[in-house]
Amino acid sequence: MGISERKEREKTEMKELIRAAALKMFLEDGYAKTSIRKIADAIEYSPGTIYLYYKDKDELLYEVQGLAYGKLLDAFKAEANSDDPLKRLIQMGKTYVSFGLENPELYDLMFIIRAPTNVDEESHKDNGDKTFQYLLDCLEECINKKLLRITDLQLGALQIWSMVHGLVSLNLRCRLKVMAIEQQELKVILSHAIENYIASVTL
Amino acid sequence: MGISERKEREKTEMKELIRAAALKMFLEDGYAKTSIRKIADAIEYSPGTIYLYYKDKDELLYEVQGLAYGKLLDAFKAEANSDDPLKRLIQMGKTYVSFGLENPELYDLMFIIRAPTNVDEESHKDNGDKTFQYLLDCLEECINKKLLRITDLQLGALQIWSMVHGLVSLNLRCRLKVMAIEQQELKVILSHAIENYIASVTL
DNA sequence: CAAATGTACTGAATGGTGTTCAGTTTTTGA
DNA sequence: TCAAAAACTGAACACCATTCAGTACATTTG
Repeated sequence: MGISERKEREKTEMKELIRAAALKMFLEDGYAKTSIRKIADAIEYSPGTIYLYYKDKDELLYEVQGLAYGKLLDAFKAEANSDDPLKRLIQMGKTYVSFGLENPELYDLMFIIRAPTNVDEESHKDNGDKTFQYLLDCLEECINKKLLRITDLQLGALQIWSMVHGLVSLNLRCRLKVMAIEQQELKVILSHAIENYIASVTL
Repeated sequence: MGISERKEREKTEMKELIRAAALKMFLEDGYAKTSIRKIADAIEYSPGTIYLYYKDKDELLYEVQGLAYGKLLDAFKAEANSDDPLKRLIQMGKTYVSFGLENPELYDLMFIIRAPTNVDEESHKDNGDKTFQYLLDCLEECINKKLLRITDLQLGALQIWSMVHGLVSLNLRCRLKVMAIEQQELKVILSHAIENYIASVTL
């Protein structure tokens, strides 16, 4: 029966249409400033229709988060691919920070926005896992080859991620005003911060 | 002329009444979920009245941010006061993280919430400066006494702050799900992360 | 003291938000 | 062709920050 297959296809096409519009608007204006009404306007459907395909605005957020984690993983694969795991680790740090500063609204909904409480647990977290795994693999290789002062994989990953997330999020939220950093120096200083940190944990 | 003085006093009392109600509700329910209407209800005035004392909700945020930075500074003075600057630095890190985890809504409005664009620049940032200075002083002493691998005060402060902010904010935003950390282990792991980090930059 | 001025406050109105659901339109299958 | 099912609509609900004409009270002036 071909009809139910077409129905299925149309359903996923509609979901895709909504997701694409949402992604575009989230990127341009941010999650908070993008309303369901505006998305509906953009795709020329009524607001109610969106709720036939997504339970609520949060579900749309998860959908886009998945895409975003994938984008970050792609960036890692493209820019952090040195054979030397130590170099790769530094590349990852710089890629992460650049990604955050160049895609502020995306970074926001990936890591800063309040994660809704009605978490579906098992769904949507696949891409995030894969991206995190890329860090774990790199770090594990560094540890195995005894290149770092770090011995615990979990603890090391937590430290590295916290450092780069801290750098990006304090910047995006303008909390470094207190340090009076010139905007043009910013990327240089952040680069130094990452290199400096990795250097200090290198044996 | 005593009347204008009384007027003045009444005005500051009213501002204080509003600020106190706002602080209480921000702490309990968070900034986003606290509406001007609810604050007005709590102090038994109409919503419009609040706008006679504060330009908008953002100004109320700045007011409470100032208080919060003061609270953090107090915590530093109480818990991070060792004569050994290195010990003091570790104490500061732990105090910062505890403060964040124990006062999630407060931490949120201090460091995570989107800082409104219409920043008044010169006002309200005093308390933040003082608190940051406490870190700078400690770190400078460490550098002067050649206790650390860190040589640049700015860069070092940026690194340390980013690390602890990263730890706290990833936790508050539930982004460490991917690491599957048990809730009871959390504080221990965070403690280790801080000690580990400071140890790795210690000469 | 009475009238005029000034100040404090109100609360309805404006234009937004996410979400729901009765009702309409379109598509399907017999 | 026609009833049932599916898709879609848009007004309605309960919120939100903010504004402002109008009211009530306090103070100053004649």
